[in-house]
Amino acid sequence: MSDNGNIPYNETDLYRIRHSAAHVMAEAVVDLFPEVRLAIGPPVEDGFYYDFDLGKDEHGKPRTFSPEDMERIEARMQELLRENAPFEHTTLPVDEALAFFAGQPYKVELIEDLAAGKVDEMGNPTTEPAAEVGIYRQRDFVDLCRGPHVARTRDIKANAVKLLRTSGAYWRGDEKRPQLQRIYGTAWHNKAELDEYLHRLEEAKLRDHRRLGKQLGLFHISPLVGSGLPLWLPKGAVLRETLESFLRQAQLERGYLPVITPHIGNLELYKTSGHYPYYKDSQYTPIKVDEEEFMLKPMNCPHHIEIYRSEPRSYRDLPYRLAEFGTVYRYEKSGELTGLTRVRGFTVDDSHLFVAPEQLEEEFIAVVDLIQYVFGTMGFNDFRARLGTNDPASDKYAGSPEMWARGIAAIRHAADKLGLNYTIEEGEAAFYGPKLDFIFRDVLKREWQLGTVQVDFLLPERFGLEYTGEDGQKHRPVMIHRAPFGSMERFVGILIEHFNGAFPLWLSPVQAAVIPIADRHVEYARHVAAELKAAGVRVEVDESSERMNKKIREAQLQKTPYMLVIGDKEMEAGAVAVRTRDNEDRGAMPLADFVAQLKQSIAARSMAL
RNA sequence: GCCGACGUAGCUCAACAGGUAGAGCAAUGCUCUUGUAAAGCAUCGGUUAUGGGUUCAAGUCCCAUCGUCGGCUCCA
Repeated sequence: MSDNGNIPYNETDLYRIRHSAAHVMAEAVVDLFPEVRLAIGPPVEDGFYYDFDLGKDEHGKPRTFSPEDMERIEARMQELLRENAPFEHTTLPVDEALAFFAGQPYKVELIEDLAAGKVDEMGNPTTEPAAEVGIYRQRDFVDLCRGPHVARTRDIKANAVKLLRTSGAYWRGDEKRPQLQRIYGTAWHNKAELDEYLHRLEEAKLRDHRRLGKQLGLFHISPLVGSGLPLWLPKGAVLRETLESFLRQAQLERGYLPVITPHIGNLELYKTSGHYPYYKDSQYTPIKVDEEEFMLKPMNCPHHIEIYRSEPRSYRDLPYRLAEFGTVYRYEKSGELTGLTRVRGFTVDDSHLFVAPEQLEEEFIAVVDLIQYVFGTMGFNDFRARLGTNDPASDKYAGSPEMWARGIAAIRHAADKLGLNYTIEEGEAAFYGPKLDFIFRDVLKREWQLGTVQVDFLLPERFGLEYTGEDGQKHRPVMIHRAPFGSMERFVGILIEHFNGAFPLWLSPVQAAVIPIADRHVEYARHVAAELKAAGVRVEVDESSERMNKKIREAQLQKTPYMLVIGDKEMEAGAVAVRTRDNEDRGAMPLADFVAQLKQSIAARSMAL
């Protein structure tokens, strides 16, 4: 969050406050743990952290901060903030800085890197070797730092700062290097802002899809089945299938051809595709069947490619668009699994388009158009695009530089033609080609990567794909990989949080709850339900012997869009008394009118009730 | 996988500094037949994640395993 949308975060007051708070926290830690070694302590979104190395304990294991330590650190930090010392900025020549930080190996490494001009303190590459380095001091605490900081410690309001949590964090983010102790904190202009932030965290917790998924009966994760392998409950399955049939229909209208492929494939397939070496760490051990090895598929593309290859193709067949809700399995480390958003088996709304080179731009644009249509229908208006390119220094990417250049140029050209705003991020590509990702910001302003479109010249080459052109010659097609939802699991998880479980009418697992007031109204209530069902509405009758108030409460908690209360008056008039989950009592209306109206809203995929 | 916290009935939580598990909701049964967010009574429900250990005694202490949560790394 920035003070002002027009100012980059790192130029804001908040950035200085947080950066300075990180220093004061480190000062408190040094006070209480004089032997500590300091790593880095930057501001981050909504707060700051600092990484520390506390050395080893008597068992040779890294020492860590206990919850009690945290309290002491926070208390000491508060004192230091109130003591109002100035932050003094100086610079030191590299050799003097090295001598000064001699007992601090992490600082020494940073200074050496700065001097060598390899990377800056944040690990970003710089070109200029530094002759001197920045130093900030408050009281006796001196830190290597580029700044900027606030003028005095009292510019940070002690009651607007809070330490949040500790965690292990690898030095320089490299799991092969030592694991440091990170303390996260948050800091704001004043107490009111801090409270608002803490409140926001509570809100986010309340709309956590894991919590709502349980409350609304959408999915369940059983340790016996396996972590990261969600079970879709009836209501979750209805929601997911509604999304799937929506996209299926949209794809049929756009000339996509549905296909279905198996969940495992011969290891040779992935060796040919090149997935095997690139995905080795995230794949399951192959299954031995007779003399052959099979893998749970980590991706659908090779299977679709084999469909393309199943017969000779002509330019008349292109673009050849294969689509499948294909379930893939990837090994994720146990610590990174989360509800529906990070799982080990998930279904991609996958499609592979085989196109002639001259069709690439047009098809790419059509795909982006489809993604925008899908997002628009969901009511997702706040999203941005990101062009992910390869990092030439990394060995994570296959193919020639020319291929990458062609792919990137094609995406840029198409995106420019569409007038799309996008950022370019190096190292965000797929191994086989550059991609354009659509990143959605939800109501809590959190960003999620959803749809993706990728241009691929590599796999057509690996598999020797070809088609006969108008000229009678063989030509090589280009592939577009795309998925508007990304994965059904993650998408539904995001949907749950974005809508706080109150899905748009067309997606609601139960669209209307019929609530008879007394037993004598049950029969008519069933008739109402039957009429709605006949009109394609998902409806439930609450026949329990509870009070009407209780039934309304239940439907309300389930976030059912419409509640239809049935009493003597309604029964007599052939009507329903309509109440919405927004607590709006619309009074009685003829059943036929309501059915017609509801049917229309569902068909229109309307956001409003 | 790594660091930390945690794991008590279907759910949310309780049980002083070890003394032998308790509440609300849910479920089930009965009574009430109800007009826009929780009717009343009763019943059922736990070898306190699992496996070891310390102790006269373990939900409480120790170890291991599994899982969850927050991070790190990675990612749709």
